[in-house]
Amino acid sequence: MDILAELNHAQREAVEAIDGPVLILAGPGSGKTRVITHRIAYLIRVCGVSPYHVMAVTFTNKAAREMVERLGQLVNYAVKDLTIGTFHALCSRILRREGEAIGIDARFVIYDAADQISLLKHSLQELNLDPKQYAPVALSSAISSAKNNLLSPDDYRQRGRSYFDEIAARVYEHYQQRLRESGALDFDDLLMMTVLLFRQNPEVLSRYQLLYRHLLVDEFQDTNLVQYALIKQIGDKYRNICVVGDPDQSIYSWRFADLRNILSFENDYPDTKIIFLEQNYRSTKVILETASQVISVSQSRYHRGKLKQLWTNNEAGELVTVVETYTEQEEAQFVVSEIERLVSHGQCSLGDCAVMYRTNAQSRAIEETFIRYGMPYRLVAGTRFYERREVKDIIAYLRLIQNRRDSVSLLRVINVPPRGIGEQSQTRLSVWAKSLGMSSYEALRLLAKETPFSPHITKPLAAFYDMLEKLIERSQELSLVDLFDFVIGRIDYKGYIFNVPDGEERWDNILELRSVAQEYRGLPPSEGLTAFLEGVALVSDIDNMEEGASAATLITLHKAKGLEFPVVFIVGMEDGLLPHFRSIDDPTQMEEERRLFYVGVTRAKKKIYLARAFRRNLMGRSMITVPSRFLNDIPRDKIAPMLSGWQEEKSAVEASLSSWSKPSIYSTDVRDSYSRNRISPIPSITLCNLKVGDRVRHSQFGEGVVVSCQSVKDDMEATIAFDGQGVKKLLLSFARLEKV
DNA sequence: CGAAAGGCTCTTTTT
DNA sequence: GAGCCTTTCG
Repeated sequence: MDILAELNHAQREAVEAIDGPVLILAGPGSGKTRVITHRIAYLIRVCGVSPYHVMAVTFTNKAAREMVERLGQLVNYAVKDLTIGTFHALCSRILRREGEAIGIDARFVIYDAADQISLLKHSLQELNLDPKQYAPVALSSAISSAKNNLLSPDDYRQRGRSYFDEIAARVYEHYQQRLRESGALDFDDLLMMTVLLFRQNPEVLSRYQLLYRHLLVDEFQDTNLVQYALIKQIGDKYRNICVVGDPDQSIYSWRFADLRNILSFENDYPDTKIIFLEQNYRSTKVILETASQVISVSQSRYHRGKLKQLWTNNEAGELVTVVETYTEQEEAQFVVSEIERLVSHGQCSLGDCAVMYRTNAQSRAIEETFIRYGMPYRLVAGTRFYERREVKDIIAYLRLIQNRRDSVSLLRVINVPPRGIGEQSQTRLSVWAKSLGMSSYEALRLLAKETPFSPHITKPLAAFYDMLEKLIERSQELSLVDLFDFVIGRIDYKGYIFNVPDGEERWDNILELRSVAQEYRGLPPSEGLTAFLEGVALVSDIDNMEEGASAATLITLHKAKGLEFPVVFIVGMEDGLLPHFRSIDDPTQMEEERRLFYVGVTRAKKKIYLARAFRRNLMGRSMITVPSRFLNDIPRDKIAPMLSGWQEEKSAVEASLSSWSKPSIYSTDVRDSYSRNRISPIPSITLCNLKVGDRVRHSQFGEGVVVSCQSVKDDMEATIAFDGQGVKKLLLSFARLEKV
């Protein structure tokens, strides 16, 4: 198979330019992933480069996995010798191996955002600072920004401009000390420490420079300063660095991503070859032109005097559908019934459809409606699996086994399940430990010999210590799953969790976690534990998204980056949501909101819907909304006249279009001003002869018994207890129910 | 000590 | 409307 075949001119150029620095500016759907994979295949198969010498950095684990998969088809077995992963995963791997040089124990644990906040709160307490005055999240953001700019606490203090900065520097210093004592690194540390490691140990750096002679960086527009520093360190010797990105899709400035990295790259490597990928293979002309119009309003998009101009040979396609509904429930209903219409007309499958929104909170109304109508969906995140309390509890035990010094985990589980170690005991323990200048865990160990407290305090503490030591001892010989079971059994987590609300569901999550642990069964005890903890620390929701599921996808605009769907609904097209109100008075942030919208529109291949609700519940309060200003930038001739059945009068659409500059918030009569695009009830199609006690079958939920039936508006709602699936409420006109 | 209840504050986006 | 924190009571 010819690697260069089926590539267009620009793509081919990008694949063949293997010597020296290359900057690829790739518009959405321009075959970026194809270029990266083919480039790697070209390096290996045509240029004879050893796969060991190639490192590719992606934004998510999912992207890495996909790349591995595609490369597997191009280079076969050689794929296993390639280094492909996220910045965080790659850094973690390097630090496990080399961290000792800068005093990092190979058994370090990784703290996520929640662990970070928890540790910060303890820091505040020890520094006698009021968390109300100095919000932990604000401090965490300040510290994160410092780390992402490679600033030590001292550097940070010197640059500080305000009293808050002074405090933040103090907290940063203390927090960092606590991390070190705990043998823990936070997400930002993974990157920063690797850069510091290389800085302070040229001989280590040199080894990695020799190893990774060809670097590829995906989503370069979303890299931050540390990440760039790292690339530059490793790539500086051979200078075979290929970065791929699209400034128009830069949506992570709040994570300190810095578009200036693109300029720095060109400055640092003046011989950079710049390649534009401008042909779009993904979307229809209508979608692409809509997107181009939306982004064209954005400032400073020229690159060295050239403006990236996307074009496509694809068909014109269907016009954009813009819909206003009365409430967010109706908005969701519109989405569901429209998907139902498309699917039943054979225009697309359920899995082809995606619903995208600005904030996670918006998913609820949508989800409820999907459930109500019995339409299968998959939600990408919400509360992340690994952020669930019960999951974190068990992970904390396992982390403690891996690394006794992990103070956040210790504090998390010291009284979970309750074992008589209340707040009083905990405070006493930590005060005592501090007075001895040791960690809480060391103090626990000492407790057997010295007993500074009364027995009713000492006893449970000592028992807890003994139990942990027992767990650690067993961890040497048990496989991961056996260890998992041993821990659960030893603390009787099942008994505990079944006595808290939603106990059964929580227990299911534990079993789910157990099945993740099972994936590591091939590894020896301690290795399995480390790999498992590493895995759970660095996965994201998007990584677990199943491909080709027969369900609609519900996803935030941010997470949708890099994905594509034939049919896309963007909901919540309102000022305050998109653009988000926190961005509205800052022009720079507004640009980013616009790019976020652009990312959403360019996910669509065939058809895009933009929906908004006239009234929306925000923070528990019902608000009248203002149409998103971004709607004004959509070319009028690309907007479809309303769908029949969803439209009361065509002129209302015109009215709504022209009224976008005049926010309807000033209307005196809410109901009256809401006249456009009212949704009609979903037509009743199927059976209404259903009785309580009937057995029915549903395509998704299997068989069940009708528990109750009631009429809702023009429809019937049945409550059905499905065998092993729980009780669901379904609308009969919608759910495909069969009588058994 | 711990369970339960009431009060508070936010809600952007995530490796 | 939810999660987190504090207070209160047994």
